[in-house]
Amino acid sequence: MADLAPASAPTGRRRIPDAAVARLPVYLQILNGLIADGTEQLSSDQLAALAGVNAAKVRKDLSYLGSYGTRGVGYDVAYLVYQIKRELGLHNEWKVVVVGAGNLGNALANYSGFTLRGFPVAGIVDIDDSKVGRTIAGVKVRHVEELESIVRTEGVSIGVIATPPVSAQQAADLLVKAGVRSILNFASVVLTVPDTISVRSVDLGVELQILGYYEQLSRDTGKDKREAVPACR
Amino acid sequence: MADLAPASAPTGRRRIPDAAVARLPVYLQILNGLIADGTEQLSSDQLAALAGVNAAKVRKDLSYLGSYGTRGVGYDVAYLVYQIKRELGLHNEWKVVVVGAGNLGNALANYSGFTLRGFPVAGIVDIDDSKVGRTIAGVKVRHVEELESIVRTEGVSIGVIATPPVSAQQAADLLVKAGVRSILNFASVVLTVPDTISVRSVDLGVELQILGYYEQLSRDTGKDKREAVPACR
DNA sequence: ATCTGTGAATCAATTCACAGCC
DNA sequence: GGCTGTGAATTGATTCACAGAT
Repeated sequence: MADLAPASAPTGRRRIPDAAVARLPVYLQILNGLIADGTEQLSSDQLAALAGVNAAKVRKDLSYLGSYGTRGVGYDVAYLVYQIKRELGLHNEWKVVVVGAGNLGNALANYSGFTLRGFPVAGIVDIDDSKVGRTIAGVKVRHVEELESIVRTEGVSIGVIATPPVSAQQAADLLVKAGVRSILNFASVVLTVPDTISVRSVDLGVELQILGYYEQLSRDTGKDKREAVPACR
Repeated sequence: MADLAPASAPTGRRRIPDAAVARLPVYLQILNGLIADGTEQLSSDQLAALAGVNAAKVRKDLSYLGSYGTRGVGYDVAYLVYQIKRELGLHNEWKVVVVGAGNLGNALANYSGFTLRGFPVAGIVDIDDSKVGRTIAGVKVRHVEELESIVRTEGVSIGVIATPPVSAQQAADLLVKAGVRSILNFASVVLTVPDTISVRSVDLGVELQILGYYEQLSRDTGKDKREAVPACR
């Protein structure tokens, strides 16, 4: 449990707090939009307003990347984008494979945000023969038996589970056997995987329940919600 | 900004820490599964193992609901389910309306986890006439102009945004005008809404980026990932 | 004068550890 | 003996506030 490589890890990589890591992609998204608009400089105040957080947090978060701002001026947008991408590892491409070609699998494969952000969909698999052979977003649906070969030949590192809950653990087992290193799980189930695999679960129903709680809270207390709901990390 | 109703809010409602609120639906999900299996009692250790967290956290979280366990024995599953549902406000039904009948809107409307968890889809709207009139998961797609009338007549309290990013702010404005109280946003955009509305944003691409970061981290440091990735709140 | 970068202070969440009950 | 409930201790995240750079 204790950190066995305290001061300087092998590559000298700083350890960025989890909460900050979760915000960096949001800043990145905003900065990419600004580049499209032609904005070249911005201050922590401006970025904070766009991201809906406070300026001190922005400065602290960005300081984990190094000191890339200019005092009295602000940050260079393009350079900041470069640094955030570097830190998040977005200068490599991480290929993903989607397991489950149902409604959700369909939506995910079509979702341009994956490819656009450097996570190309290298394959889609399903266990249902009637779905195999179709093309979704330019990718052929293949049988789940081919999962391992897809992962190996394409060098896929992330598996996305878009199956019904009952099949999710099976899908996870297959992904692990196939050799992926991380799993993004959209089934409403807690998965059991080896310690060497990282899992991140997003449960769309849970998000609604959380929202419902704060809705009820504000009704019961008669209070407004400003700043009340954690806007999801 | 300071909390103006410190000790006892109007209804005597305790304020549960955000982090705990986010975990309650996960416990609930697991407990519902146990009921189906016929399990009637369980300890904090067991629930902790199933949820992938530690037992002290489970006990602390559940203690916010009141003292409903039995020392030396554990918790009664059915009663715990009842208490969590009460706390989360799941004894009322919260109707939702989905804006955007594209791939994602389709998947969300079909996603049984919404209805199953007490969030029935009262309507789906789209701005594209070619999609209006279709039926998705038993609900007719209607034109976005009818949004307000749907919200009023059905008593919808939550709007789900499943549009492309460019249309998301417009969708949010329409939802606010129509009178929803909360918004669940799946477009990769930061929304601007009045303080009286709560928003929770889920960006599917961002989830991958975060996963990618920890993947890179573990490669660079050569360390394993046990406990390394925050499993999404 | 403006805006960053960061220690110090504050606030929140987690974990420990044990008294109290079954 | 086993398990909950909870203060106390700890760890982590956020915010403050200001020195330092341009």
